[in-house]
Amino acid sequence: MNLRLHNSLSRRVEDFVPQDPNRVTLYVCGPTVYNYVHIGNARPAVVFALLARLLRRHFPGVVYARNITDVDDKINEAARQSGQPISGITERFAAAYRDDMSKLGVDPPDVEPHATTHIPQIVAMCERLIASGNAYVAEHHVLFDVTSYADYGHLSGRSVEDMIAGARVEVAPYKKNPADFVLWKPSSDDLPGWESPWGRGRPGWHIECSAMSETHLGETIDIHAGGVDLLFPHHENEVAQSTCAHGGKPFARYWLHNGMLTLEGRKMSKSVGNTQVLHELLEIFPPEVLRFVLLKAHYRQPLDWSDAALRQARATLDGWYGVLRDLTDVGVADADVPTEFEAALLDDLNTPDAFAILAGLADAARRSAGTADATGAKSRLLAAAALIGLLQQDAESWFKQTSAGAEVDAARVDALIAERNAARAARDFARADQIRTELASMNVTIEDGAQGTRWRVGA
RNA sequence: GGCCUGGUGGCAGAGUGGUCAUGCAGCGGCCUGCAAAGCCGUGUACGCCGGUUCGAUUCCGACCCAGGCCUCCA
Repeated sequence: MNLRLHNSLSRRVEDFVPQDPNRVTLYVCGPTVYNYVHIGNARPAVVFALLARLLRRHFPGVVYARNITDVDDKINEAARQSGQPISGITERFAAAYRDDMSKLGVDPPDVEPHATTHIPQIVAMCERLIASGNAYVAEHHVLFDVTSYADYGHLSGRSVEDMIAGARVEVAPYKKNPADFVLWKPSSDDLPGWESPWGRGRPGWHIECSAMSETHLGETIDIHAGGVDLLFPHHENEVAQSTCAHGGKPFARYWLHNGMLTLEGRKMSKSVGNTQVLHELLEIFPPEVLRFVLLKAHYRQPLDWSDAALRQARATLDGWYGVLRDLTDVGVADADVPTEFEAALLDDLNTPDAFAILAGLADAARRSAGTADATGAKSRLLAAAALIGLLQQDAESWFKQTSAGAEVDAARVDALIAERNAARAARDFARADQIRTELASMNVTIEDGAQGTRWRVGA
């Protein structure tokens, strides 16, 4: 076991050494639940759940937390526009998120803290930061004073001077410093709010993660992960808050950041409006195809979402499931995940390399047909694929999957195939080809094999 | 403008100081009534210019280009 991870703090790949091998802590920034998430939001969930899975193979007590942000101005806006209560919005989309993630094969976290159930901890952290001189109260706001923390900007590689000089946003008059950020802000009566020493209000975004992380994982956690777009200001601010609230103890020892998903080369984001909603994609594509595309590129690289990528993923999975279909009658035994395969994943989650090894395992399994090693080869392929969350479906049914609105009448397909085989037996190939064309028009492709004719959905 | 990534064969995408990534697509062949699937074979890839080196896609420097962050964002 030799896990190596790219640490954003050092900007290099480091050996992962937990502070306590019996309790490895991982925190991943989860969604703000005001709408369905897009496929880009799924990348960190998929990637870092895989990391949690790898960690669990080597450490007995992994605690993996992924939060739900359920208090936010966007949620308030969504509630106002839809006329629904705020809790209705957050509960509905939190449930949708869990459902979408489940379909993608994302293991649920051990802890899924909600911001609204951690208000006392958030208020307490604000009070500590005020007491320590790192935060101040102004017009019912609590603000973090970035000049009070010498290392502010260290994680994201910025200097406070540059941030002050480069402030492009209108600065609120109550701020001492343009770069100061809100820990707590006042709520009007029509907005969610909780009583606090500074009046009725609600937390700022950054403090939520600090408080939830502290509550469930402790003051210094092993790994904190999220999208690279959160590096600044979100993660920088978390570091500042948590470090100052904990008397200078480090907040997170390893910072992992996934690259952005792009669409036609541009970052996919709700504000740009170029999103592909995961919930809708799941109705069109097998979830495994989406998962394949998400893991196909290294997690730190940008990943361009495209029809071509989806087609290629589908074609590759067809090939691998084809191997398994040909080995349907071969048994499966307990098999260790091939060392080489896991080694690729342990090397900073090198999923592209892991996929190359998987292709080799699939090839070996295909060649093993009819040999004494067929069971072993098939089992090794399945064990490796299981670790990465692929190839666990029944192979035959994989080829019969249909998307919503494009169902195939299996009974009719079988009848046409029987008719065609009768025509072939009578050497009436014109009729046979006519039937094949008809099947093709139903989006069905047939294959004549030694064991008879089989069919699949698709071209 | 500041900070950070990255530029690899038709496409996607790892990696390495000196033999092979891998997948998809393409091409030729075998098989097939014909296809499909499968099998066999098949490609002078590493942005540009310098430098270091016996040797650089890989290290160093400059340049060009693309993307991300600097405001909510996974």
